[in-house]
Amino acid sequence: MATSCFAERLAKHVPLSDAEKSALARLEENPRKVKRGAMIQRVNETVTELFVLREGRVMSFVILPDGSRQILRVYFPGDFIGSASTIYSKAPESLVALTDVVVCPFDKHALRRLLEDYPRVAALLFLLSNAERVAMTDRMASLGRTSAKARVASFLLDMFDRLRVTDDGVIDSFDLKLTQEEIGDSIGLTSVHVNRMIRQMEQEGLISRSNGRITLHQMARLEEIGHYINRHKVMDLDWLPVG
Amino acid sequence: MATSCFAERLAKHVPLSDAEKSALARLEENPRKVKRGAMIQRVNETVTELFVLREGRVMSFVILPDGSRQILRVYFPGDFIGSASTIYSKAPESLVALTDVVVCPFDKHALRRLLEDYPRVAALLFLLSNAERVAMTDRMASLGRTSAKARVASFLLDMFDRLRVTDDGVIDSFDLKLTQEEIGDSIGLTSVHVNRMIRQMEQEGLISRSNGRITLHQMARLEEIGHYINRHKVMDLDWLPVG
DNA sequence: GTGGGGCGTTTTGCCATCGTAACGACAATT
DNA sequence: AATTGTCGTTACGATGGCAAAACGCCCCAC
Repeated sequence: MATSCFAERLAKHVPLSDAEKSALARLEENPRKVKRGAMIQRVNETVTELFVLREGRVMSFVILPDGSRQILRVYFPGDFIGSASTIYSKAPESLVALTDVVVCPFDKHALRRLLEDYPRVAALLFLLSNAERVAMTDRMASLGRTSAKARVASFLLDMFDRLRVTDDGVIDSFDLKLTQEEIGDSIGLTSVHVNRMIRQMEQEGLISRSNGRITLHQMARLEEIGHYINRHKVMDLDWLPVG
Repeated sequence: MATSCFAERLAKHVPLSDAEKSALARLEENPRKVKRGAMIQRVNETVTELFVLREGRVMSFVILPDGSRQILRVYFPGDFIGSASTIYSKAPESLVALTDVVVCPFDKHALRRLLEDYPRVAALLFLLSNAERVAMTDRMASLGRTSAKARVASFLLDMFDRLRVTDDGVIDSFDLKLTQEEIGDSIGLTSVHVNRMIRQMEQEGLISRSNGRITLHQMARLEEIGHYINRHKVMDLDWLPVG
């Protein structure tokens, strides 16, 4: 039996029973490889699947009628993707692989049956979706009420802290795998202005760059500039049912 | 036994069994009245409760270090509020009553036990939290990539459509109960610019106003200007376990 | 090795959008 | 009559968008 990437993900938060683990593993019959740049889900197309991302990076986004793009979320290994298909039969957002990727798709009805049988898994998913909700409110405050520089700073810190959850190799530098245009589309700026801000922050010694890797030098200062809060540090899982 | 406002809310989406209804009702021992302007929850304070809003309107918001405010969400009767307290023991956002209000608080652990015993209720809550997530991605696209006028238009339409879900008296006009400053703090604009846009839209015959009530005249045109999608119309609840 | 072609980054000048500050009108409270 | 809250209006200026071009880099073909 192949290991379940969903089980691995959930086990990062809370220990799972063997029954839970094997039930999770049964969901995943065909991990799927996707090439960099390929579309995993297209907005408005019928969807019945959700995914867990095993390897690589994925983004979700929408294109507005004027052609501009808003990137909604960048996903990292272990993330749970596409849960909107439980309530909308047409995808509200597109999914594209930012790198070569391995995703584990499940059918939405198989997920439902799992949640019926394993209430602790259901509770954990409910918790994580609340954490995602708070992450999105943080982004909203950033988009609505902070300057371009603050948005870049908090975006970099967010990516950094989320990478660190699963990737222990990340200390103070990381490979973003995003173009400046993609950064701009994430935080509501043009690529030109992203570039201005990044160079400015580099000149000020806040960050540095070499061949695609970004190094954060003054975390505390960056957090201040970006009005950034690291929510991962303060999560509290004792709401969950006892194992 | 008092009726449960939570049960009423959920029953709007799907029929509930008597067992489910009475379990929901047991959660609510003390509906609480709150005066207009009073704080229901303060950011960073310890919280162990969630709420369903029975009467009136509530907003959630954060204040940034420079004093500016981002309003995250306006809640209407029937909405489920403050679920972040399941995962963060300190509130990530403040809640304030916009009008005189009646809220039904539950303890977060009582909610957990309910979800364990009633998987269908758990599934329904999971669904609704996914719908909320999509609503927030729509707002993010609006904040990040649309003009001031588009934001005002989509904000008005969103408020309108959400009011209509529960309030059958709403046809084409409604009472927003928000100052222009509050509108601005919701959509990332200053009150001055909100005022500019509203007066412009009034001149163009898109909306009209009289003593606090707003009337929407050209819905289709407003949807186009705001790049607005009414997600309520396309929800699909057949993912839920059979009753 | 040389000459593209594609892709992302860097840079510039111009200017629209939107924020800031400040004040008056008006209604509702007290 | 004084106070408070909201809306309306203006002048001014900063932030950040837009368009366009050059630059650097990598890969590939010849």
